[in-house]
Amino acid sequence: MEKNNETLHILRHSASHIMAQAVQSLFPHAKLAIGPATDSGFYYDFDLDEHTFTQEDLVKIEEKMKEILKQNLSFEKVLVEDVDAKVAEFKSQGEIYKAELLEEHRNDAPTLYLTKDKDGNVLFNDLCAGPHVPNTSYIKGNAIKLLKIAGAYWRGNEKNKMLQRIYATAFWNKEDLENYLHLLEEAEKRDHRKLGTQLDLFSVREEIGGGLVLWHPNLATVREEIENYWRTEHRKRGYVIVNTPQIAKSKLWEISGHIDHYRENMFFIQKENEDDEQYIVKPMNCPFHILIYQSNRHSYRSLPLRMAELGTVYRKEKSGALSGLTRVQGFTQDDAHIFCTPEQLVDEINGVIDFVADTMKIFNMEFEVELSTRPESYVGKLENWELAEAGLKEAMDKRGMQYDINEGDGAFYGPKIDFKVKDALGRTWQCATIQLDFNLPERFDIKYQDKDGQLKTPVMLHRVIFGSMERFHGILIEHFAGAFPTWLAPTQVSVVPISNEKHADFAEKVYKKLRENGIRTYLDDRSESMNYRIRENLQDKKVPYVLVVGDKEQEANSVAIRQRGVGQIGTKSVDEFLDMILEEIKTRKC
RNA sequence: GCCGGCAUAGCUCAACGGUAGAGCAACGGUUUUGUAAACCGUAGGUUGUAGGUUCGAUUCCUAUUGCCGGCUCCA
Repeated sequence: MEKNNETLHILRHSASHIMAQAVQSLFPHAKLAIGPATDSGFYYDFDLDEHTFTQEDLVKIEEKMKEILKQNLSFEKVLVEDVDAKVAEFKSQGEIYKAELLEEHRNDAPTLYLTKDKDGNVLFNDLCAGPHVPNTSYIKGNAIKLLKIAGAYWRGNEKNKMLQRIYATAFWNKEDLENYLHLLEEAEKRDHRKLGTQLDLFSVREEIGGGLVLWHPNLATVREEIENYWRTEHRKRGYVIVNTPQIAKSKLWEISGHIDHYRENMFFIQKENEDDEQYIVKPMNCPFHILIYQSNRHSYRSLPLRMAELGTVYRKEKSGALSGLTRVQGFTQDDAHIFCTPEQLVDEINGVIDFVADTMKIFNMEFEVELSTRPESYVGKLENWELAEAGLKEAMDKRGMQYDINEGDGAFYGPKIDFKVKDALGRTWQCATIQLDFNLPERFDIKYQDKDGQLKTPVMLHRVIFGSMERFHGILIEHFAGAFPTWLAPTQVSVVPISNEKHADFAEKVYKKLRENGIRTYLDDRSESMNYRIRENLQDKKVPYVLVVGDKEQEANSVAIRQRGVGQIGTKSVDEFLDMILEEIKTRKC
């Protein structure tokens, strides 16, 4: 068997059997659920009534695994010939999860994998489709690692029992494992929550509530630049920009259907008196945009209408779901709704895909694309769905875009394209999305007058580029490991006079000149050593440039430039440096 | 919401039944520096919150809030 990346998941799956065997030998009452390989390792779910796994258990289990591996066991596949008998056997052993799985797969020629020793004794068996490595010599004791314990519902359904999951990983050799563990460490250092504190970017306070973010000046600066980019690009691409309220009467959300379909995610405003009107904090911007559309008559000539807003919405989340900037309860969507005729749809979708691709390119970000199609229960006409799905596919195919299709995974009101960006820890987050909506135009009964004079219902498209400003900034922080490119950096230049006494005036002059030209500059004339100030600005604050000025610079009206992550890059006149950095900012160099 | 873990100074962590300690940051002073951490000093905490056990609780127990790892959900 070849040892390559394609077969790595086979190794991991086999390792999960060894882990299950180790757990059952240490905890004989452990019932087995499922134990698949994942992208980065494997896990196994167990049901132990009387015991919860501890960190120490993980060490013991790992040791046990190594012991088992030393026995040089082989994996052997056997067909389950008498399913009923085997189900009964599983049940008698208390293996209720395996019994359930086997019954379900009774017509799929179910197989068992036996783990055997040299003499042919079966030490462990597991219901499993395979495949596996031939024997345990492929699994190296020093290339496996148990990572963490987590709760997981049986079959991922919260109505089912909570099982205990052990996450682990395995590689072909020790070096690969060590590289991976190192990668995890590096990823942890990039964690936007860690950098958020370190670089004074944002905070979330218990007094305010979970998932409600305070943007500190540093991150607010980054956001300002992002928003400037966003507005300029929208104007260029023919959008109009609007603003809408934070709250609305419940009546609006009845018409939109949110009260029926989105209730558990909405914040209701407490009424003082029984007779007071019920107001609700907006979880989405679309109803407002539709009302703006409705405030005028529209004809086919005035479409498409592209309406954008940086709209702040609030969505109630389950308490365990919040995390940093990526999962919050209050967030600003860079939202837009495009109202168009069916004929315009493909062009409009194309325009949005262009927008997303161009934007991600600016940040050097990789993304994956998924198309979700019509679910079983849906609203709208079948022909419209087919037109829309074909339009989405056509638009992506034309540009040779790779995408996965999630059949039947669209919303009840329309198909969608999701763009997913990976964070430092390899988790993917949805940022941009394009979503067709056959529901709201009907509910609000919006129309346009077509060439033939008839009033027709326009096609409506929801779309975001960044998704939410909060999440996107979280991803940005990790993407750049906190070292923002110059155009985004909260502080772009620090000026460090060698002697605060001798060079104070000149340093001040350089500082003012840069500031007057719109460069975010900090004059670091603290009574600290020059080395300390250089180090702190470049390494701790991650300022892109430090300008050191002393006698020589003062005399020549120049600055000695040190670039973050690079080192000294020479001396330039103040004007030359200014031109250089202005160009770098203008081109948004990453 | 569920399972498990955690909560000590602005930050990172220590002490774990007997009057809470360090480094960094802050503040004061000395130093005025030629390219990624100068020196000395000062101050800073009802140990997340509320109960309980105890002669005594940061330490043990209960509840609660928040955070972390997941499940579920999702921008």
